[in-house]
Amino acid sequence: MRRVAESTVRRLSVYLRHLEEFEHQGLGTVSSGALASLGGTTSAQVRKDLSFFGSFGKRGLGYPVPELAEQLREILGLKRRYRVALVGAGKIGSALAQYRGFRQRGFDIVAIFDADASKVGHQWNGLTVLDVAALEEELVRHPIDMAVLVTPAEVAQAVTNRLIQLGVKAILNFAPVQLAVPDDVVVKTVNLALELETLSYALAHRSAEAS
Amino acid sequence: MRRVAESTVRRLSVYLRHLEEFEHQGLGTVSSGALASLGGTTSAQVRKDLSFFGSFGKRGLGYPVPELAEQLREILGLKRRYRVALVGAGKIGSALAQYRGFRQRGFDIVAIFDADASKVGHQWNGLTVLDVAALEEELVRHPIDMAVLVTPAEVAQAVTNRLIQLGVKAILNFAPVQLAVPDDVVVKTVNLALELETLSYALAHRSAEAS
DNA sequence: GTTTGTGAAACGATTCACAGCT
DNA sequence: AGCTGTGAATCGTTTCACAAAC
Repeated sequence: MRRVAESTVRRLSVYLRHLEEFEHQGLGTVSSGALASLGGTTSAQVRKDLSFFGSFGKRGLGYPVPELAEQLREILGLKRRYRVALVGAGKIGSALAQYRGFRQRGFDIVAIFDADASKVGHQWNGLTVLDVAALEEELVRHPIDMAVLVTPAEVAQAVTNRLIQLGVKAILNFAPVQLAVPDDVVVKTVNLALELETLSYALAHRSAEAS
Repeated sequence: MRRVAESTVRRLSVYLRHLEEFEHQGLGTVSSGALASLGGTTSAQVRKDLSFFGSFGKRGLGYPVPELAEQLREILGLKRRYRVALVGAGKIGSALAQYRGFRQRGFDIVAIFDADASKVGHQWNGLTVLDVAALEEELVRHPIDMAVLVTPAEVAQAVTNRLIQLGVKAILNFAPVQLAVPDDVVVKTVNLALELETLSYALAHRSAEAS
């Protein structure tokens, strides 16, 4: 299979969310146009995105909702649940630990680590915060599929190295640093302050564009 | 000025972060190559990104650190502070209210709203959670520059409409929905579960690619 | 008649490569 | 000699447009 752009994968995810809505409503088929308008794109884009993975529709009719949803779950690797460890029990970390959206989409947070002794031992959402020193011990015993990094920037790379050593292949990083990882490890970085900066850029240039 | 890609703006933001580091260290000049390796890109990309806005370097020498930093702050609209309102005092919202990264980069959260009566009146980080019913009253009296939306998906559009009515031109949206807004309003959506789904896609296709 | 699937065209972003300064 | 600034070339993504299927 040829390399598929990340933008395509993100749109597939959005399509799936809407398909599951339709599935819930008992809708039988849906057209690329309908999926497009909900996902904020075009019908041609929807068809192209799906065509990377196969031919799921019927000409003149559209796509069968349950089948397409199932195919997308398969494509996106969502037919299973994932065990996720959270490293960093600070403000953002604790919020993510309790965030329902993860569990709803198949991602179970099964362990929380922090270096701060005053946090270790606390119960959060039914989980005990563990000392990050016990990372290896815990994750060898109870392996995980993904890690969510919410540590200070200064320690993010060090923790990443330990996670890689433990065989973790996917990391969602909230620390505002570029992590260095081997080719077979995938990292997605979310930089919250940077998102606000793109807004500030837009505000600063909006008025200029109107003229 | 011609339209600049969002990817360019994001990189400028990253360059600025590193420049401020260099500034702090008293470094006088920096080459495109040095900025590139820190930002995970190429020297040609750095030069191209900067060239959209002017010629800031000296051939044979590189870029003057404090001047370039100042230029980037100007370009990104970061020579001022921004007043930000947070709508939704749930798990993620409360974390963002306390998140230091925002204030450090010039974004001050000056109001927090929620619809849940049990949350209204609580103090968070020196701010009293206000009833979202008082959104108009409060924001007319104390106008804001940006809003951060952390409401349930179901009410995100309704709140957005009220914010637009109040003249808000920039919204950072954490609700997993596509918001409809007029052309002169800029929205950036961050969908946390979707980020994990791109990781699950990568995991599902990683092994296939290795073969 | 409607809607898919897909080559071809258009568009946009990145990389190359080198002339021009310092 | 070293490094920027930039047109040209390349690469990747999106849009177009239409034949094929229902």
